[in-house]
Amino acid sequence: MPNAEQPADRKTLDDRQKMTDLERLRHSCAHVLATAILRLWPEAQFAAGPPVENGFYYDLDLGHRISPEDFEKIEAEMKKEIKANNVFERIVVTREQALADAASGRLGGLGERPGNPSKFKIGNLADIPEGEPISYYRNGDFLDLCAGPHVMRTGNIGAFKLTHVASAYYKGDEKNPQLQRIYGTAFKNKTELEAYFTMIEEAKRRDHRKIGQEMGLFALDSEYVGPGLALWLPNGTAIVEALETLAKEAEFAAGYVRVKTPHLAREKMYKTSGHLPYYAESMFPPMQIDEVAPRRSELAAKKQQLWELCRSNGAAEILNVSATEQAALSSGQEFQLLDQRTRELDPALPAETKRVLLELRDIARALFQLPPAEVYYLKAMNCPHHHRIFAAEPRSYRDLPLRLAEYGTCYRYEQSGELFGLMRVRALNMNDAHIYCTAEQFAEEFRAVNDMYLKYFQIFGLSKYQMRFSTHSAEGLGKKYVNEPELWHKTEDMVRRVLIESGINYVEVANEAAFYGPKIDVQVWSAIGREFTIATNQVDFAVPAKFGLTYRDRDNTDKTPLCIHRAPLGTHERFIGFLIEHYAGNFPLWLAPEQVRVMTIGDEEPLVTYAQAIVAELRANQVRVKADFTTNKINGKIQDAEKAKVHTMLVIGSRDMEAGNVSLRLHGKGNIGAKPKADAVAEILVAIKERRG
RNA sequence: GCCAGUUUAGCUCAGCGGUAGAGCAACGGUUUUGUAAACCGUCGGUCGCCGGUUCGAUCCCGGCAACUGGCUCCA
Repeated sequence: MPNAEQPADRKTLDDRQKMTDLERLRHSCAHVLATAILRLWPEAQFAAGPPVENGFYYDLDLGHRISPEDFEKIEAEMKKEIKANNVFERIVVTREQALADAASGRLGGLGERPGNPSKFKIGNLADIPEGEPISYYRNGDFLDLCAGPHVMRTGNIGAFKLTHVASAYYKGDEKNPQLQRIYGTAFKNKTELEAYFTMIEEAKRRDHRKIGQEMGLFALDSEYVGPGLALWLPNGTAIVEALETLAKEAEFAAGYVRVKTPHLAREKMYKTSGHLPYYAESMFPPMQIDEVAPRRSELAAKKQQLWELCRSNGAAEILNVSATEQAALSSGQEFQLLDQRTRELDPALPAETKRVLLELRDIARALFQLPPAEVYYLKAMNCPHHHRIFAAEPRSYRDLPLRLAEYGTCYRYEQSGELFGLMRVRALNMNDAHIYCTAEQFAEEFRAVNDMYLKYFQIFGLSKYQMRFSTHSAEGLGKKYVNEPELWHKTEDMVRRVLIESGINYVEVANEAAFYGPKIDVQVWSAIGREFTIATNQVDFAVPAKFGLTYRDRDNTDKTPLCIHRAPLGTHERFIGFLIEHYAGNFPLWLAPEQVRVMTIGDEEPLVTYAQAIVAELRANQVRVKADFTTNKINGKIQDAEKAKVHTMLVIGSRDMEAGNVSLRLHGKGNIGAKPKADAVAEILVAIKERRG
């Protein structure tokens, strides 16, 4: 289906000129990839081949399924093209010329291909606005519709590698045909290419699924619990609780109050909030509770029998309703209709016909008068519950800002193909809070939220982050977004102003807002330079009004508050998934599931008694400590502890005991040496309390 | 949900048209030890699930599920 609208992400010529040198190089490499594929499969049809974050891709349609086994020969052809050092030549043409070349199959080909027109290029041409120049780029025989820019020559592509093949919809629309997408990456030189693959290897080594398994942090039991429903094992729960304690302290200090809400709510909640219909497909299907279900089905069956009887004996004609019309009626409408028609009955009707019609009416009434089934949904968000907490008591301007915080569990029916380890799940624990405030208070509250982020970033040693400010699009109003154009602009201006004033690093992207207001996604980069979107802030100008939330202002009138949704620590699932990679499982002491392991050299008294007292003292101070007093060799015990990534190891032999010492060893750092027992314990307690990195 | 790939013991992985094997872990012993592995033994699997082909299927074929890489979506 041709896409009439401009794709929201289509780059303007201006954007294209901003392409970095590396992006140009990668984009050029995509053309070289297409050149190579055409030499092997001349019939291939190409769609789009842009640079992306870590490389480039080209989408193509081809009968042969390209697999990684084909990469070697494709790469060999690519090398030939690079060695030929062809110039990337820009050619400006008229739209008529471009359409003619697409029809002949010349675009995205090595020559004309009669009977095999460049179908996707025709679609791409349609997206080019009138007045914008139409250009080709040619390298050797390969001619492509392309706005550029490119490097000068194919030989400028220093080092490249094809990485994987995937499928993608033409223009990203699932209604369009699926294409094969060949991914690759390219760099200025071989050194940088190798550094990139080293980083990928490191990311694999730090994969949260692998480390989570090894360290016993969480389990995914799709058979019994369900896909995307994580079980937090004791070690993982230790991290969960350390994070919750951090959040509770930070939120308490920032004037938040805590609340607790159930995991489900009645349908009315989500009809009012607007999650239905905007969000319905991301929610688990509803639960129906029908306390009179047997009576309801009994009456319905009887009613249907009577209708059939009426149709067979002609009584239905008096009612003047076809079977299809009747089926479409609600029980209320059906009763009303029957009630009305039976009032106007011709007294000459046979008594039996009358009796049946009246009985039908009575059954319809009984059915209508049954209490309706109750419908409940698992919550996909905490906001509606918090809104009802706001509504639970009368509010004055003196109560604002009201900051309601909760680590709330939400359930989202993510499509099966979207699930991924802990990073994308169906049950998630959010570091959620909603701040109800006046428009005047907004800037200050928003700044305070940003400060909280910065505080967290410091604790976790995150030096690179970015706020991604998502705004609405005019076309989405009434569809993807609540139809309040003025409020959208007003709120977006307000947020933009605060972002600029606070000097925070942000980018703005259109058409990615939440349905009820603009959104700020927080992106952070892990220790090995991978990007994660871990948290989100949203400004909600619409839903509080839908719930009729008001506060009494100074002037004795009722006003609707603004609501800021914020979740700096995101969800436990994604945030801990991120932390696992960030720390490679080597958590700082305050987060480490097993903070300390005390191990003795041998198992003889009084050594064990001495060690046991240290364990007891640490436990009394809420330290997560384990003892290893077995007769295994000390090297073996140390290896066990190192493999378990225990942060601090206290090795105790008779030498230590006699001096009142412990020998300290830190995970990954090796033996530190002996120190007085009291000093070692005190240092552990301080490092935990200060959340030292 | 769509396209592709994967699924063998708790974990990492061999293997094969004739009903399975290693290392680690676990368990039982022996060993009394100074900073990343002392030794011996034992247990452990409807080869993801359901069908089909076959004398016989973990292996071949089909369907389903889960997981993974992407797409769409998203914290």
